[in-house]
Amino acid sequence: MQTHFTIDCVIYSFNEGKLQLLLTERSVYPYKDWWALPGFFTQKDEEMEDAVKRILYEHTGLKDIFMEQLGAFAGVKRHPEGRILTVAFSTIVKYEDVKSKIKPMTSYMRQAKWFPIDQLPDLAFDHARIVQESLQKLKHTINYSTAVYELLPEKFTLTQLQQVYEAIIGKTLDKRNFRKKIANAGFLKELPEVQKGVSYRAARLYKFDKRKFQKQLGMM
Amino acid sequence: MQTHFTIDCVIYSFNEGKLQLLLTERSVYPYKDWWALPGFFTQKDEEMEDAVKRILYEHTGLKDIFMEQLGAFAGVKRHPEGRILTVAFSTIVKYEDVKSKIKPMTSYMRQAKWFPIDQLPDLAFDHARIVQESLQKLKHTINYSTAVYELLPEKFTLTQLQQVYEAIIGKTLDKRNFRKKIANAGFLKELPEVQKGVSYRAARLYKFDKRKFQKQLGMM
DNA sequence: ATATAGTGTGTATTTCTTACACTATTAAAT
DNA sequence: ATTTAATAGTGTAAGAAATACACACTATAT
Repeated sequence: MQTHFTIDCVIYSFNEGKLQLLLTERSVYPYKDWWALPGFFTQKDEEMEDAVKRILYEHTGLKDIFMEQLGAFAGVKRHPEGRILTVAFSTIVKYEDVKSKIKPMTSYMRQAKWFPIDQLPDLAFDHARIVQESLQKLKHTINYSTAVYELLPEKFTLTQLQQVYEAIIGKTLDKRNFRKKIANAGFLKELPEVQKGVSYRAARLYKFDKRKFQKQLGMM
Repeated sequence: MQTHFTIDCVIYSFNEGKLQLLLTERSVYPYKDWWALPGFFTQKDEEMEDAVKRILYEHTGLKDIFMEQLGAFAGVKRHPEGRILTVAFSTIVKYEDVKSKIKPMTSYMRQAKWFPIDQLPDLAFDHARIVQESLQKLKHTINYSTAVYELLPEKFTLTQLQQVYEAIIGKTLDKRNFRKKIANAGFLKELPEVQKGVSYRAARLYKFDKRKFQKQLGMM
């Protein structure tokens, strides 16, 4: 009637034109030396939401990030200690925000590292399945959430935005149609500035207008 | 690090033109005499999927029904015994299939009863929230799942099908547009038979062609 | 000056969505 | 036999949204 209870985090980011996933290298039994999703046991009488915050913080140094629940994954045979139930959560973080904060080591993991989503190593436990389900969900919700904007810096170009979409859905999109759709949605704010330091025509910068987005969501 | 682990079931059906939810009346502390989702503790080292099957069977007499996971709901304060984590599952059953099988009583519940979704009593624990999330998900997935067809008898009329849609999304639909869309989708099989025993023009009967549905899903 | 690499834009076509009203069929009542 | 009540069944036009598609512009490096 009782079970071990862990949290696993699916943490996405975007860098070098690719969707990236944060993994940790385990330094303890079981699955010692395997890569796994950042995750750990909850503490006695700890609220699930608090556990998620704590574990996220311990792995990324990030606070106050909303994590969405993906679901529960349980298995009697997953772990020698008996049944373990893990609740997986996912979030998306800006690459620049975390890259300096990732802790290189804790007592149970040797290192944390970003992997492009299409070059993942074999994963411990049933984590490959968790990642797969999470990705599927991300593809579905991409258009109704602020997810993509979490992946970009505050000011971004339309090409960058398009790259994020393409990285997530795994298809290329027509530039003109993409821009038309974005313009139509109407929750980007065009900035007076342009890109700097590029050796070609500098692109206009935009930022995401959360208020307009919320308003439009209400209409649907 | 350990927690109590329960399963709760959101079981829908369709009767008298309304979406119905199966609830049980608790006969034990806590929330004695309250209505609650059918649910119970998992057993030691029982796989989650097995627990779901068992609990569904104990409450409805149904076997071999696929239940979809809604998510985990945890709370330290939910129960005097400390933290309880419940994983909610939902399913949809044909009303005729279960109405005779519902067990009237177990050691911890006095009775089970169907309630129209818009006339639910106050619910125990955080079950109102679970139902709310479940409903929201059902509305979203209605078009991409076989859910509605689970609510209907094998042979059904287009009007019945439309009523199910309307009951779930909570809006009325235009008859012609609805039929156009259904025809377009193309996974209904028109039967040579018509309705019987009605005192007005008998409607054509259809049945759901699972194979065609699967094929089309693959394309998206 | 020119090569490079990415930015930025318009239009025609098709597909999907929505709004809307009458005739056909059947059983029951008269 | 006729009427009534109840539901089944059907098409079209207008507007909105999605798609397919090609070329000129500009900042920089050499």
